[in-house]
Amino acid sequence: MRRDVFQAIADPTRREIISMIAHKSLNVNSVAENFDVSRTAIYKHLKILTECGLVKIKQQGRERYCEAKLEKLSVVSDWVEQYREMWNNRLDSLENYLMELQAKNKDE
Amino acid sequence: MRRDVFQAIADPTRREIISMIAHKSLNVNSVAENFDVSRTAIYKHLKILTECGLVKIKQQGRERYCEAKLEKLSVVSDWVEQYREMWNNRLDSLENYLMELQAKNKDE
DNA sequence: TACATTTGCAACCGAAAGGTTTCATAACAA
DNA sequence: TTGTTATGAAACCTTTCGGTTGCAAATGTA
Repeated sequence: MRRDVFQAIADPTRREIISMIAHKSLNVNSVAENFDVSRTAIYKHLKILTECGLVKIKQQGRERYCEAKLEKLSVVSDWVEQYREMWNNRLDSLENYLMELQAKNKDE
Repeated sequence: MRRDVFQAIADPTRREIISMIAHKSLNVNSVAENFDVSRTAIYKHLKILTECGLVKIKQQGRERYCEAKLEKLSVVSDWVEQYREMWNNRLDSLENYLMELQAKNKDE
């Protein structure tokens, strides 16, 4: 079982769950009510999110509140950002090239 | 077939392929040589990466060079960064809380 | 106590993922 | 022309994924 953050956010339903509980914790049923799949399906998604640390569950009576641990997304952020400079540089040099081309055309 | 960038980078082999060709384009066989799965398996990964735009293929004779289109990662970056403020704020308020606690202890 | 609510989890299912072997084809080299 | 190299792709297999129904257990309420 691969249970890392990259795999967890690959599923659109799980990304929606995260956005749903990002601002305000919700119990399992409340999360499930917002989708048209079964509660069990959502429960499984929550389990995957919990296993990689993106969600923490806090028991309150018979309810369990799901809280997003957004800082876990830094793993993804770090991985993507290592490439940002590269793609910016490439876009920059493309822009420069186009600017030079434009300048050249003006001279003619 | 879901073929978005999130799903594409969920697989560790595909992330490795990206890092491998980020600086320098490589042909299919050269990419495959760096892994201990079959060339066909790597070819399939490359197909998935191509289908979501993360890789562009350029034919040169009988070889096909794989080039990383890193700017496609901005979709992921945007999605993650929308939450950065939230998780920073929470860490900040935790830090403040701990600082206050420390200040209080000094007084005693 | 009796009943409703909230949840966990087992058992099952079809489709997709990730891998393999095998073969075909196109480009280059001798 | 003959052989080698680089690649695409079909056919197949096993495991994982995302979903279902059904049931048990714990908590709260009338």
